[in-house]
Amino acid sequence: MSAHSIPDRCEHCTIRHRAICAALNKDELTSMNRIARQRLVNAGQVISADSEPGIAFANIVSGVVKLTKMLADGRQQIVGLQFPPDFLGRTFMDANPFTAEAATDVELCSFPKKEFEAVLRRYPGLEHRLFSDTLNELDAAREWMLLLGRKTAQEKVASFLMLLANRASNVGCSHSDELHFAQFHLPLTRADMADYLGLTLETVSRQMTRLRSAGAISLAENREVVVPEMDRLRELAGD
Amino acid sequence: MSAHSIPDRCEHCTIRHRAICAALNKDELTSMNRIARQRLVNAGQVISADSEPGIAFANIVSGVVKLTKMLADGRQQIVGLQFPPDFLGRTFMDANPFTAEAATDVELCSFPKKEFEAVLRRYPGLEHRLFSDTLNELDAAREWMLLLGRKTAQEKVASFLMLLANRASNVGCSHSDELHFAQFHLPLTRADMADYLGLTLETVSRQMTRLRSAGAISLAENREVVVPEMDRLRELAGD
DNA sequence: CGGCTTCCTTGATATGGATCAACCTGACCG
DNA sequence: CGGTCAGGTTGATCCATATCAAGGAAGCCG
Repeated sequence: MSAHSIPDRCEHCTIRHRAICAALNKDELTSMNRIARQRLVNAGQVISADSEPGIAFANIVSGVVKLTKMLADGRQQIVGLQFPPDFLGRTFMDANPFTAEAATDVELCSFPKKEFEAVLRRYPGLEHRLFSDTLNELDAAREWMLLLGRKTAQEKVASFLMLLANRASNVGCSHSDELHFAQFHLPLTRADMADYLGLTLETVSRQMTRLRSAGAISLAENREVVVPEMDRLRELAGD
Repeated sequence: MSAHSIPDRCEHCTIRHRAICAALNKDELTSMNRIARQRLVNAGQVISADSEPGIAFANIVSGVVKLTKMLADGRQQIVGLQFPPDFLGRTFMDANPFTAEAATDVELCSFPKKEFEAVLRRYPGLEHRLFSDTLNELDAAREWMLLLGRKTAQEKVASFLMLLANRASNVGCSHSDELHFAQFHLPLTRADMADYLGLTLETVSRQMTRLRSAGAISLAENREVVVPEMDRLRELAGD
């Protein structure tokens, strides 16, 4: 790598232009790269435990990470789902008030806590970017509060499918040529969907069946969803 | 006001040391003060409507502001409650994805959008402070997602009372000499509590009665709450 | 191959909270 | 002073979702 090109690892990175790295120039990217380390996490493994002082920050390169909270008696709620190119880690605090767990196999580009914080102090543009991302997460969390507090089971499941359908279109990893059509893979089990939607897994299953019967979706495999008419699903999602 | 003292308005401000202003030095405070304007908003009045381009940012000096979202058919959810010295307004975006409404009479110290953004660009410490506040709001939103998705009506109401009881102790506007005792005024109607907790007002009312019968709280007036044993209430709150 | 296990579906039943309805209280006002 | 209205409580009933229970399908492994 020459002094005037970007690091190899970054050059071929699939999320480079959408991750926080996009806020860095070549030199800054080079110093970020110096502290970066790839890491693979298998589905089901905990990335950072609730209230445990985290040791690292990370970009999600591939896979899905769920942020969960649990009550004393074991009731659980997913309070955030993170997809590539989202950033993991709470700046300015020792520990996250939730557990981060791999929902699928996950590929991370991680940064040791202390070193990352040093970089952050050096490049104000990076903090600005993190701030902006955090505001978007807050908006998403509030949208989800509306869903959890006021939507019916049917609307909750339809809303979740809309979320994934829109992601699929945006990312372009699926057909988006026809604006009203979508197709994607469900990255969560029925149990995880239930934990995200504040339902039981049986109710999620029943609503999936109901959406299929109504023709709003079709399921090739349990996890392969086709939405023939986005508008129809949007209507069922309640907003 | 001399060149070396802080502005009069700020000098006597009750929230100065806890609001975002605390991140400013005297000179910076002076330029913030130049663009500041006091504003009174009556209970029930809308401060900024959903998706309408906001015209101002503001510190809450007194009173309570509710952030609400509504579904097409009128179902409503409060997605955030803001108390003094919280800051109102979404930076880096034209409009908030929610309505901000005065839950009680509210006193604001407001700043015109353009001017505030100029100040923000000039003083990086201010943006850092807003970032930090936003992270705390995100944590609170996620805590509330757990409540909305997984807690029972009883636990929801008890949790809300805990929230206010803790605020009352921290602010010191009430007896905190005995750590297990609290007393405060409910700033919300039963209907607003219901919208915050994802319940109906009848259910809130019944749970309040139930908590009173159980001796977990006592009510002088409908809105005057005494918590004789914080631990008892905490237990009923479910975590 | 048989026997796990994980994920999912479907059925029967129970129940917490919603809904519908009546009424109480205090504040405000002509 | 009576009327109205906003806020709150309480009762009766209903229903959406939870809970309990059984079984199917696919993958894995001895």
